[in-house]
Amino acid sequence: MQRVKLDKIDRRILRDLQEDGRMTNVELARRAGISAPPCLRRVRALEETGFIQGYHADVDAQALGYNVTVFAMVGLASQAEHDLRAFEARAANWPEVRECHMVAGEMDFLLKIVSHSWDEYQKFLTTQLTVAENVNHVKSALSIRTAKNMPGVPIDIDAED
Amino acid sequence: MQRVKLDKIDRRILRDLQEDGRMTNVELARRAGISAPPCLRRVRALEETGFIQGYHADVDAQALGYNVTVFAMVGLASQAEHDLRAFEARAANWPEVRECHMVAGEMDFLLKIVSHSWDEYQKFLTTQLTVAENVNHVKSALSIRTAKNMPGVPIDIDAED
DNA sequence: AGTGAAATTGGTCGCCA
DNA sequence: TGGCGACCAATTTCACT
Repeated sequence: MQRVKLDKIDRRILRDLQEDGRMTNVELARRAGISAPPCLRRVRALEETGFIQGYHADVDAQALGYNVTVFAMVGLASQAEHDLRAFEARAANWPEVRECHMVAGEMDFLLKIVSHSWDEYQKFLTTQLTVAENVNHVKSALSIRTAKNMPGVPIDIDAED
Repeated sequence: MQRVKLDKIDRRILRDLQEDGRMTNVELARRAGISAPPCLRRVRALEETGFIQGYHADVDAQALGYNVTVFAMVGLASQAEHDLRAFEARAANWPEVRECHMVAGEMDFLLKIVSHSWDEYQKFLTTQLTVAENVNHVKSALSIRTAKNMPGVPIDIDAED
């Protein structure tokens, strides 16, 4: 990743685009206090240096029938690097697994999984996850309701970094 | 939420916009196999009915100095609805808490928290989270590395629903 | 609800300060 | 770097089907 420092204008652009990814460049420029062309150049630079990794529509999961979100805490039998990578590769290929984090502590991986129903999740659990190679134990935490779900990170315009 | 059924074109639009939120309407229309105006009408309808809840730039957290992601599993002393809501309201006001899920099982809430460093997280933990009213115990799971992080849900173009 | 053309707006480039 | 003007592409509205 680039070690280039961002100025206040860059941070403002990042913050605004994180909040509204479809904001027009002219509006973005207006808020940043500069004109459109340099603003667009900054956005392109932020994209090319990887500060902005992409843009995504935030789709309502429930409206699409994904009523169930489960956090699965997975323990593996072997924590050798090769085996960890193998599990990560498997997780990457399961479409219902949206996030896969390797964590420190009692478990090895924390997965965020979406499903249409508890039954469908159980089926995934029993036919895919628990029977996968090297998987030792799985503890499922069903999300009853999501009180907060903010994408991205807090961006402070006035920062030293 | 609207109980309106989506056709294949709508699902295709949702899928494409979830993958690339800045795709132009003409490109979107081209992929969906219709012309631009009706495509735009569909997008607006999807936005107004809440299927699309917004658009966000995917900002690289590490590049912005957020090197630490922690999942905090929180147990409360009282699970009365009023007390649950009070905790959710508190979580909503902590900017470093990006997600707050009420879960079934041994713990009550699962929080996804971003921080610049482990020290900063510890400070948040000891001065904000553990001392908050009704909080009984907190177990922190530090994310060592993120193997997968896909926003949204899998969208199958050919579905009955 | 989709099409095609028209008008308005925004994105993008070259050049200059 | 940022700003200005020009051109091109995209968005958006309208009349028609």
